[in-house]
Amino acid sequence: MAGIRQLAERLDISIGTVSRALNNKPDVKKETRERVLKMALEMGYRPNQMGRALRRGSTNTIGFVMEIGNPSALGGDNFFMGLLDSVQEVLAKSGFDLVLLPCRSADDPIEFLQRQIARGVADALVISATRRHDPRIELLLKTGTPFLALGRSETKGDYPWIDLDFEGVAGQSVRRLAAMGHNRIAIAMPRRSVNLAHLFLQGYRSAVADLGLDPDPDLVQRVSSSENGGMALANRLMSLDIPPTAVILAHELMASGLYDGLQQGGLRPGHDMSIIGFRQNPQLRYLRPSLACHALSLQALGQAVGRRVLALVDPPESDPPSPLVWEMDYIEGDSVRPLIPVA
Amino acid sequence: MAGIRQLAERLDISIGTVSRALNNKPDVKKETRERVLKMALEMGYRPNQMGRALRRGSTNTIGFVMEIGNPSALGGDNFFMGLLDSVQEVLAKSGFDLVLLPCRSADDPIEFLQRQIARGVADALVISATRRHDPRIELLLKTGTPFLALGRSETKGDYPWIDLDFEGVAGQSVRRLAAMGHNRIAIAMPRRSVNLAHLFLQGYRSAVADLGLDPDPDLVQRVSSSENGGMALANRLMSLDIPPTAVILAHELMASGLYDGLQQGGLRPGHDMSIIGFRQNPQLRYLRPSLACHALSLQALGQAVGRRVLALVDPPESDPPSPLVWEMDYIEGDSVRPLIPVA
DNA sequence: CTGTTAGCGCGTTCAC
DNA sequence: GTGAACGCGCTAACAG
Repeated sequence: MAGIRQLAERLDISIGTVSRALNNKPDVKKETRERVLKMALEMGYRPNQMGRALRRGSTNTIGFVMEIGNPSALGGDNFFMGLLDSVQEVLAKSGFDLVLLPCRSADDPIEFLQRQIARGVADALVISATRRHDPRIELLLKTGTPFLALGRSETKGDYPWIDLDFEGVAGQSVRRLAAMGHNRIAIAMPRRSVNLAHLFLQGYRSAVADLGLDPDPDLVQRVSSSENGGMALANRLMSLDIPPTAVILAHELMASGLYDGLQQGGLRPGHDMSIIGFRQNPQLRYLRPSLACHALSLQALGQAVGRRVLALVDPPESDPPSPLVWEMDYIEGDSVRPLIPVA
Repeated sequence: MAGIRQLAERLDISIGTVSRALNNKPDVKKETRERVLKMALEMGYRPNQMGRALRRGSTNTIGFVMEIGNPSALGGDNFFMGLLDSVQEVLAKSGFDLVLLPCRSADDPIEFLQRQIARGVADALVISATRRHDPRIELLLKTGTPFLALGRSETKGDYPWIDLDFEGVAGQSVRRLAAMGHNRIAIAMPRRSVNLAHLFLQGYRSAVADLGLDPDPDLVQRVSSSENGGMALANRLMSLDIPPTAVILAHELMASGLYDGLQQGGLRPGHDMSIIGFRQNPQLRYLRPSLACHALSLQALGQAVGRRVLALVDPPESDPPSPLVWEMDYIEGDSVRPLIPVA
């Protein structure tokens, strides 16, 4: 684990030349470069990234801010794990490293971000779980930190984002269920400050209004994105004067709790209540009846995230960081049935 | 987002004095210190960690190396998420930050570690998923990088580790099932290079031998730690000439796949085959019949991890980094039944 | 082509 | 009690 100085001393040339040789600068004799590279390998030279970063002002690292300790993470949501794999793959190809910056839900996200920015640990950040109004975005814009938002926000400004098509999924789900005769369609999502909940609700409301379905506000339920939340949802829906005949979930992890809750209340998922989940999740593969949901290639999405965040720091190679709504494909499942069976 | 220089200029004192005031050095007039601290707050001063790290040789950061892209992570294992929450809590109290260093299973772990060490991103590392023979440990020992291994290894050397009691869990599970009349007890775990599999098997073999149970090698199955692995396991066990009447899992995520696989084969989990899972996992809370398993406080374990890794970099406050085997408590479940029902 | 020099931002030592 | 100067490891600008 030698430094550039030892390398130079050992080769008896100046450290400047060594630096240029290692960094593929043009003005170095081929023979010298080879000598340096050979010796570097031999001595196990690793450039000290602190010194390099201090000098160059960049770290070749992307930071991914991740909330931990929230119900869906603890419940085993594999969304980020699947995503990060291909994000990292893309970054690695450009010589960038990925670090995850775990932010406890108990911590102040602003204080946390400020620390990370100051730390200079990353050239650009990816933030997720955007809020409808998100102070983090204001901070990042103000400090000029390059970032990509994984999720939209109503916070104004010129910044790139990628988000799933929550509105589309909610709207299409309503239409699909309505076409099968459902009139009282419920919807379940997390608390309103999370922007995805807002978008999901918009898509739902808009479709419900268009189709003239029952707009009963009791059909809109706020529960946590977890198995527990699904259980709570089951109980709330069953306790309504007129329970809905279908429900759309903003997070698929609610499904297993919902199934069990319904069954404990004597209702059969799919038969007595149609259910459409959000994302197709391998973890729910064996759920019966199979959950209707929406497919999404985490790999493709991860690559898009990687490319866009690279565009923020690398020469923006004609890849304009424009907003991107990620479409999802409906996957049929036995959890959805027509309201009146057509024999 | 000002640096120390701007602070000094604004206060019209030297950089050195500002630095001393901020770092609580003795040789500074109380009044001056207060002025500095006040201004620092006002200007939103954040020390540049690159410069600081370069100068001090330490970063006040702990790196947690995490494998991503493996089946259990993608399957939604929440083990690390739950753990990290309290690790970070402990670190934060000592002013340390936590960064996660995701290592793709496709990447070379050694090359990856070398990069991270050189990067100087962390004062100490936590590595997990230790192998029976683990070259990473050799590298870390050789380079003198402080680290904590989350998991034992047979790789020799003087280093601290914390590990779950795989041997104990496997052995106790065998004894428990044997006491209920089971004689052919199967065991399922990941590939042998992962050390936990080795330990698990040792505990199993030792108990099987002690009790004079059927030592049929077909009862030892290697499958991935995922729902899929559980499904594969079900098929393999059912295809044996004499299927076992009980099975012990090295990873609880196998359980749901196993349940479904058995049911598809006409067997009832619990009735026709007793099942003991590994860790109590909230994600499996609603599994029926309820899974017998072993409880573990992720919070307590996380705190232990945090304290021990801090002891590597902070003044070791009488907390000797001795090896630690983390005990787990058996939780009864309906997935375990006596072989011959006693009416 | 190569050596020399000047910082990047900070903490620290040594004068004053 | 404070300021000035030095150096952590590295890259970039300039001189030779």
